[in-house]
Amino acid sequence: MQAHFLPVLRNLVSAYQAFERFSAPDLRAMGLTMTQFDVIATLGNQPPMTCKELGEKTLVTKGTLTGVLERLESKGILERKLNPEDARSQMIGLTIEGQKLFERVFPAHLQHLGRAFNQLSTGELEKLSTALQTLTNTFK
Amino acid sequence: MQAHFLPVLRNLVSAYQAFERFSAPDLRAMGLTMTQFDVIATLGNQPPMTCKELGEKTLVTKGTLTGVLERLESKGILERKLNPEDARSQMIGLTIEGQKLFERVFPAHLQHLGRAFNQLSTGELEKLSTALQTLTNTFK
DNA sequence: TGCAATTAGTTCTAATTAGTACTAAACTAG
DNA sequence: CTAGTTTAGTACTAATTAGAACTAATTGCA
Repeated sequence: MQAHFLPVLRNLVSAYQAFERFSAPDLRAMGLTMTQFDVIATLGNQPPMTCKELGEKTLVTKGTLTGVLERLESKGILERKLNPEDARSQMIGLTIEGQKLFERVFPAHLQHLGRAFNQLSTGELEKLSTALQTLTNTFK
Repeated sequence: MQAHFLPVLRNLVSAYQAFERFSAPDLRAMGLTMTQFDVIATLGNQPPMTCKELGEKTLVTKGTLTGVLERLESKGILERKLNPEDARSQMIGLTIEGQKLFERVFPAHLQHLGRAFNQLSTGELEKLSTALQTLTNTFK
């Protein structure tokens, strides 16, 4: 059997790792991990949301999220409030301090990412998006 | 600032996770993690190689590799021998048992992956490879 | 030759990760 | 209404992960 798809998988892993290696050090210099940034970026300028919703948007599973939120809460970046509509869940939102952090860190990191992506045209970006969607759907 | 590249990043993460969610359970059913499979697949049918070389081929960093190799060695799947040419390094290879595991697990998992990829044509696979390489190079 | 810089691999830490089992709350069908 | 099922989130485990500091061996250069 000739596995002609193996290069695709290898290149997928490479691309993902290249992204991490580009993104993570910039965030680390600001005291954040990629997952923490993802959570803060998702909560920024948004009304509070449940853990489930946050997990869906950040693509982080709930078991992982518990620990991530714990650490961010202990740093005073976010807070959990009771959800009056469903006592099983909580509403998670940034604190004032967390909002300030978001405003400082989000544009800065977007600019960092932009330095990589500004070499690509809009058309190329769209082609990439489509290709990645194709790949995602391949596994469904 | 309009960050037109954010969908690309989101789709990259989605594709990577979709791959993991497709691949990992099949491997777990055979008692392996993705990283362990990657190591075994890289060593299978190959002469022993150094830790460094193995790390480069599997895209696993050396600090991580130490623990992975430790666990595989303790299961009798691989063995480390002294490298007569460089006392700093070792030569890592599959044991007989590890080779048998490779022969059982590698084709099986390739077949599993093939069930996802057989819906794509050769041309599509090539387009995907190219797109992913473009993305990787974007971060260099 | 001999010292400085590099290289291979380990150790350690903090964090993420998936998955499973669990608790409590909410829903739903009879 | 109430028992069974589903849902939200936590607790726990085993593994991976990057990174930094470290040891030992090697290389290179002066």
